[in-house]
Amino acid sequence: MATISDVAAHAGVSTATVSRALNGKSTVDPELAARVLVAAEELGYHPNGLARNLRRQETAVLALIISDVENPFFTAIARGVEDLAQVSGYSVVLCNSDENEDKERRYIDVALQERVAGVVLSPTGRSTNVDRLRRQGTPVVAVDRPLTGPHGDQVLVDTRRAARDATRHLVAGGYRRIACLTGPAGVRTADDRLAGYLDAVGEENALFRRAEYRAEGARVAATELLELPEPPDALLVANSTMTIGVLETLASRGARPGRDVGIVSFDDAPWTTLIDPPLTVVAQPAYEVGRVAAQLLLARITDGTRRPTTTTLEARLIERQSSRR
Amino acid sequence: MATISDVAAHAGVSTATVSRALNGKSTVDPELAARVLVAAEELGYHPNGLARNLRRQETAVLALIISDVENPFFTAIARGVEDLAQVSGYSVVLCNSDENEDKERRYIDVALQERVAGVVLSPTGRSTNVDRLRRQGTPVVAVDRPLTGPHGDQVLVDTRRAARDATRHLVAGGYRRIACLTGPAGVRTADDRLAGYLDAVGEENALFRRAEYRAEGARVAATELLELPEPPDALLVANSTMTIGVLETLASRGARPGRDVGIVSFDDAPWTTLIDPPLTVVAQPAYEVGRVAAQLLLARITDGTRRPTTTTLEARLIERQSSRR
DNA sequence: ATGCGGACGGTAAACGATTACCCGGGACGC
DNA sequence: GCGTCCCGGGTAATCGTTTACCGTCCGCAT
Repeated sequence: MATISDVAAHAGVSTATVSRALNGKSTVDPELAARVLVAAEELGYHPNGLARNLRRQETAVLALIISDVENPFFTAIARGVEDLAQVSGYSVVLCNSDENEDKERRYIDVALQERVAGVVLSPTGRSTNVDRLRRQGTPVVAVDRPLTGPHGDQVLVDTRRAARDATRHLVAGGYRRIACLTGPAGVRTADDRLAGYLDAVGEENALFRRAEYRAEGARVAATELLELPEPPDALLVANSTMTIGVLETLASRGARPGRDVGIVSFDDAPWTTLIDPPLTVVAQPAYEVGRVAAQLLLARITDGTRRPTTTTLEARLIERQSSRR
Repeated sequence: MATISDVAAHAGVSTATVSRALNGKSTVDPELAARVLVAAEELGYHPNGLARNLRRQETAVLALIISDVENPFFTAIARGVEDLAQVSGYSVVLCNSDENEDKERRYIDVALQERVAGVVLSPTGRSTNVDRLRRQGTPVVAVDRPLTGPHGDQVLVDTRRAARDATRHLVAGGYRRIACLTGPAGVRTADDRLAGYLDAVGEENALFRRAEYRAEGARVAATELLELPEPPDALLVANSTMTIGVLETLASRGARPGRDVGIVSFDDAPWTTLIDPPLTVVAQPAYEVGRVAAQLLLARITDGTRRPTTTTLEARLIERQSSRR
């Protein structure tokens, strides 16, 4: 593995000159620079990023820690972060915490140890601890879910309001007994969506179940609800992965979405228009969340003194047929 | 940002002892070790991974470069790689090359510069160049698509055979004019699936279109096919993202999958059972591909002299209703 | 009492880059 | 002709670890 001194020796100059020639920092005699370039080329020299970053005390890498790689919502965020980071010369490495606090902690450690320039994070849990990052001065932006504790930049979606509007939409559609299927307690988006639902139906009419943000959990919860003596005639489902479980359950019981059980689901997954009837959804601006988060992060990297901001983006209800009889 | 010498000073020992105590390499007086531990704790010390890796000449990080984060096939691979890597103490960072050779090259550079321990890669293009990695001795495992050029470990799926079987299944189902919708020329999986299709129908009956592995491209291509004077009565579609475009096109023209146009799609995406009729698919063992790739990579990291292997996994045709009239 | 071996822990040399500092020489002004 | 300035480029310090090497001390055997 060729090092800078190999190149220096090969070109007959000092390592300092090689570094200068390759980074174009200070002016170097064109003839020398050319020699360096061919020497580097010939040896297949690639600067050692570890050594470089150690010396420079900085890296051009952002870490993006998301809670589920298989959820289109998060991959859309990833794309947003990445697109914006690219143009500023940053690379993004994606870490999948899988809604698991252990994995999340491990990845925060990796980010810390590798001294990444900044972290975008969708906190999985109640107790996500970014103090270690903060203390080291690594900028952090939370997406989708807020961080507990003081401040820091955040990019959220007004999901409570979206849930309320979606529920009211079901009410307006003539559904009388609306239930809510949401994520685990303590996960902010799950709680907010439930709260929005409660805003709309009132505590006294509340009928809801919690489950993991997964198809499997949703299947169980949906079955439970539908086997109640007075089963719901409509469902507000808190994410598209869960909706898959719900729709499967409905199908297996011969219940038709819309006609028999009204459905509104969070997240406008690509397949939602393909099913029959097409799904009414709450579309979240995931890509935009990613872009804004990256913007904030880069801004904070260059100016650590900015005061923390919270950006809240609006979700949009897309009415299709699953919320109509 | 506390360093090892801060800890050493604080604990009243040398840096060597701190290092030894923290890594548990050599035996250290328990009393000293305890002092070190509390000192580290008090100062919030996190070892600088850059410096450590620079010195150790190794990192416990694998890079996974995939061609599309939004494609469930690749995210399933990611999960497989990650699950296996975790248990061996490796972290995985995911890079999204987005079917774009420039981005891919950039991420290969990052992997090279950061001196990751190994790379799992689904080559986007004809001209993906991993020589630079090879030359530096970084192990590489190709997944899904082979690398051109000599050897290296590979984990592939027997996708040609799967395409042939799927096409024959359509023939057996009574479809007479079967078309194939595949990816860009030069992308091996696209070419293989086309070849498998041709194996089954024969060159003389060939009817196919190529498009990007995206919904949009598939829409255009599907429209083209359906507007032919003698339109196909069945379609073999080379990936699930394209299938979304195809199904949308069908719906907009009022054609029913199965009855009017038989469909078999590659990739068993979670939503394929939800649509009406449920989709007949070629299920690829994506998670398994990821696991095997990680295994191979780790094996090669510990023993660089193993001879390169190619593992070919079988895909499985899941017959549902979209391939029946 | 002396010698020897082993265990522990400190000193300092790496790892591979960047960069502060310094030195030599040419240009220019007086 | 001499002093000054500037510019290009080399020397060596530095980033924060790990680890080879060595010295010290203690215990035990002769």
